[in-house]
Amino acid sequence: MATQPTRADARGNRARILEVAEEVFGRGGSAASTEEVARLAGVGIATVFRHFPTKQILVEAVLVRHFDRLCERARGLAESDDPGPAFFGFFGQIVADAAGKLAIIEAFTDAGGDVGGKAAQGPRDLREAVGVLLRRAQDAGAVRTDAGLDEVHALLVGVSRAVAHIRLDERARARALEIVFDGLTPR
Amino acid sequence: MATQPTRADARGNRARILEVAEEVFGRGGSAASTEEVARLAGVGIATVFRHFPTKQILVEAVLVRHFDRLCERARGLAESDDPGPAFFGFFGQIVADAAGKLAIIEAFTDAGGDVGGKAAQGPRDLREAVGVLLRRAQDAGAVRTDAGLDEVHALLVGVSRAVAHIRLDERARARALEIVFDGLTPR
Amino acid sequence: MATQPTRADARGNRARILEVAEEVFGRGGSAASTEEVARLAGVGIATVFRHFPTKQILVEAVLVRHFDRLCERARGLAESDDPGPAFFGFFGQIVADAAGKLAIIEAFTDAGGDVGGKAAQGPRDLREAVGVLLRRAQDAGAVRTDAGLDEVHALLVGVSRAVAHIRLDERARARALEIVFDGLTPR
Amino acid sequence: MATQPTRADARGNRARILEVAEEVFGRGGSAASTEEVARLAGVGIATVFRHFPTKQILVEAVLVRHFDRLCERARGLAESDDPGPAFFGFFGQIVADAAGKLAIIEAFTDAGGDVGGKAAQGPRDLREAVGVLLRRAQDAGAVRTDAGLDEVHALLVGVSRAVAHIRLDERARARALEIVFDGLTPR
DNA sequence: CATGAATGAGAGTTCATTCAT
DNA sequence: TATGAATGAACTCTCATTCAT
Repeated sequence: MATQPTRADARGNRARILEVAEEVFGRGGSAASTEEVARLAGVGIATVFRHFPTKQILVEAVLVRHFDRLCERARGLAESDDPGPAFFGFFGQIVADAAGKLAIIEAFTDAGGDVGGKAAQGPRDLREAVGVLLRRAQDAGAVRTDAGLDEVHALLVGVSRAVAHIRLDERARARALEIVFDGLTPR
Repeated sequence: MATQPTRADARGNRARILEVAEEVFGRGGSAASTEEVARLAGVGIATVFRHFPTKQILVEAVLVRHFDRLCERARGLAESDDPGPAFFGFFGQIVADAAGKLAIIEAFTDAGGDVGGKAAQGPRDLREAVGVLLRRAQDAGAVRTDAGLDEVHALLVGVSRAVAHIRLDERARARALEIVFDGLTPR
Repeated sequence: MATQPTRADARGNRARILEVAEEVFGRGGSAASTEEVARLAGVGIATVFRHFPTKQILVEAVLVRHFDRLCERARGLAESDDPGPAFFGFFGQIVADAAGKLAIIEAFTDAGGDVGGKAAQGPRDLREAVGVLLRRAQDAGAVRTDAGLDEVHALLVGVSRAVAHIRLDERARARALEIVFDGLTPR
Repeated sequence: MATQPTRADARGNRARILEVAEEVFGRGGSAASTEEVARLAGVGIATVFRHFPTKQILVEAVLVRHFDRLCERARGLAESDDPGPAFFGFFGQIVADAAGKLAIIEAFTDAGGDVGGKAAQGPRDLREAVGVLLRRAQDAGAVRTDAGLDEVHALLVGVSRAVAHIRLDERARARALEIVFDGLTPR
């Protein structure tokens, strides 16, 4: 029952569609047309709808996949011996990712408002995972203790969004991060 | 034929349309329909198109107006005797505004990517105005000198966006700002 | 397109669409496409949807109109001095009408199951109107008293449907009616 | 891969498909999807199309089977010693059947208009068989002699349709039949 | 011989935009 | 000048039918 054990390349198509969808929706937002996804994926429109019976489901699937990857990474870092760098590193990585890909993906995500169902779980899981990293970093004295998860999460999303939408060169992005990181560091 | 002929004549249709459009696009994003703008403004759809021949032009006009207001405020503060508070206050105000209204406005704005033409001037002007405030605050020793306009602008947009999209209570928003402000303050 | 002066004949368009729709749905059932209605009416598809925001609403409107006409006729006959002929005449007229036009119209109607909203009122009103004619005919001794409204209504619909779907020549139709009428007459 | 391989092998796919199709089309009309037939039959969609290369062919096959059964019954009764009850009994049985199953089957059937090919033969055969029953009943004095096959057939179809579409309780259905039967009986 | 993934043609519906009043 | 009816293009989604496995 996993995904589609049926045909060999059916899974291939599914994967390709997801990948293309991430790119298309990343660029044009959820307003981008399913038809464009189909075209770029090199399949008929009906094939997209066979794998993802609804546009919303497709969008959700993209989000779920994305957040699953992020969470996985976060959970890996949760056991690090060096909680400070683990936290800041993860923060930085997410922001770096956002630069190219996230775009609208997060436009939905954060609030989780529009997309219900499974997709809403993604942000929630991520939040939780970030919470663990944050707590450990605070316990280790690497992050100021008066910083709550709410605002850290907001900053994470905000900086990612900013970076995703504004063309920011490497150095500027690094300095933006540095500012936030400094703000998060105990004096 | 309009619903409120009184206000219609009083302020002029153009102004009314702009006002309503800001609200409508602020809520539903650029996806919101032009017809809804017309309806809420109490004018016929054709009247909207007479004043703004294209939806894009209408959106741009909304943005321009919005940025003009922001710039005006920024320029007012540029002559303040207290450059530090002026800068931080402006930053905070923009973010506070964003909470309720900006929403999509920024979704277009920031990069200026999608909207060409005049609208692109809005962000640019704002950027410039912020630049002035920043430089003066730096000169006064209230902001670290290695913070460039690029990253400050990015943070401004980013935090605004985060606040606009994430339901963040008062305290969390204040703390998020505090973190960023701390990061901007020289050690 | 061809014949679109505007304004005043918006009502004209609405009427034409309804008329064409009755014919199209009468032929092909509710499965017939809205696009065909538009084409035959000589208007763009969007015009149809402007007047009838949903296909269902369009279908309902057709039904409502049709039933309104029938009811009007029935009510006119309700005051007849000759209740027997009034009842049988109305029965016969409905069946005659059905021959050419009803077709699917009744396919929805009768049960009223599928079409909700206003349309459901149509059949109900008609049923009521027929009930009045029936009672008066029974009081006058022209119709057997053990015939309930349920079965009379069923026969009315049934014979109409039969006539609508089967190519039946004049004489055969007359004889089918005669059989039913004889069955309804007290011995 | 099928859901019930047992039954599948036992009866042969063709038979299973036909059976399921009768039920599915009986419920949802010809609008019901071929895929639903496949699903309920526990076979792949392609298997359905292997046996019945076209949806229309499948529908026709269902009709043919249905009419074959009816005709068989009619022919059995044709030799009855009691032509009156034989005729009326058959009439009643068909109507009773229609209540649950026919639905759309008749929507095509009757006129034979829509479905060409073999299916058209079904109604024709049935008509003929009914003709035999009718003539014998007339010869036996149980049915008025001025009732032609055309109108009897029409009434048969009509009453069946009415009963199939209108929710009619047992008693009302019985009385509707009684009325028609009375109408068919010589005075 | 069976399977189910892939497909294209259409259906309903929406929306920015134009045109006659 | 303001209006709103009309329009076609585009989008989401469905379904009968085909093809590779």
